Amino acid sequence: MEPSPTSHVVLGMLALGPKSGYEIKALVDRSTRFFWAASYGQIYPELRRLAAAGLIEGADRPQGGRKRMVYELTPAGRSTLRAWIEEPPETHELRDESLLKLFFADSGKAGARAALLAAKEKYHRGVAAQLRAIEAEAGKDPKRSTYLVLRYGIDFNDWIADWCKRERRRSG
Amino acid sequence: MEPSPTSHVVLGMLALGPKSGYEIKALVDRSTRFFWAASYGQIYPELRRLAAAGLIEGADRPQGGRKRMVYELTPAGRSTLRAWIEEPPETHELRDESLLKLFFADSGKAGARAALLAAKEKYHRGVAAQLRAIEAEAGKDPKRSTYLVLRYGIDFNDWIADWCKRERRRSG
DNA sequence: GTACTCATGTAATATGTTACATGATTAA
DNA sequence: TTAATCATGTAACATATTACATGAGTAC
Repeated sequence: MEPSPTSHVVLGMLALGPKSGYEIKALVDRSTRFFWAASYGQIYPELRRLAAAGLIEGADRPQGGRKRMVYELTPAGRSTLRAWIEEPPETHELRDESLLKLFFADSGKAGARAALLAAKEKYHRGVAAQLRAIEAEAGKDPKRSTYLVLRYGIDFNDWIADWCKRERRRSG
Repeated sequence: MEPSPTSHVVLGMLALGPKSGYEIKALVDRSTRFFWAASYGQIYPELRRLAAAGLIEGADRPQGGRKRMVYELTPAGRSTLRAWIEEPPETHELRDESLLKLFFADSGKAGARAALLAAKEKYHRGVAAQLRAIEAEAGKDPKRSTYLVLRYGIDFNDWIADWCKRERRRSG
């Protein structure tokens, strides 16, 4: 079983502590979602595959009469995660549809470029605000890599919004 | 036929002038690839679909004895492209595996974070250099949106590399 | 009693990558 | 003559989204 990026998201989340599929999804949605999303349709089948491969182990942990499966890393899972983190040749894949539109903006009507820059600026301001809210709620923890990436998200989105503003002024 | 982002890549490239599938792929590889890639396995079937939908038209333009199909936009294709560019609700999807690794770096060994920051810095310096080479070759054309996005790519990759350097110094 | 959250899962569909197959032209 | 480039395409596989289905617990 070749682990995919999604495998590593699940493994990584479980390295932060035992979790149910539902909890993993909730955590993804307020953290890695901004640069790597995962849906239920990926998470639940992935949990089964990882369990079958011996990288995680599940146990019934019902809450009241509500059934619930909580998974945790096995030693094999932990070393698979570590190996992935330490692997040098990684794929830096990037996708941003707003840049695609901007790239082709000259094929749109007169104000298209300015409108796209304005929309992108607004969007990234919004994401930065969301991330700041998460930061305020979760607290600053400069030692943690998770916080480092949160900080990256804030700085990154601020920078993009500022860039859009600057270019909008410059070129209209 | 619902157009996908890939449809729009093809449509957008043809808006810059008639092209063969091979030429579209070559152009994508030195432009949108940095934020939106497309493979032959997408481009050729997509050309057929777009032609069937009446958004583009193909014509035989062999070079010597080498067969070759050149496509161009129909009026319907042009307006589909315009509509997409002007649509306000766009998906700002982003994926960056290097951030995923960084996010989980505390689950790796001691120097993992610094190593990941260094690798990311190096990677983005490299992309910035590649983009500057494209800029030098293609020339600066501040009026074109394609150039604006190239400029964005350079600034963006420089910024990320600088951010990594700064954080590497700060936190080790 | 109704809406929301917790919780798990699947099926259909869409999308994308990789490897392979083929063959002509061009430059060294 | 050999390698690179131009050129088109498909099949197998991998990945991901969306919608649907189910049902218990909790807060109003």
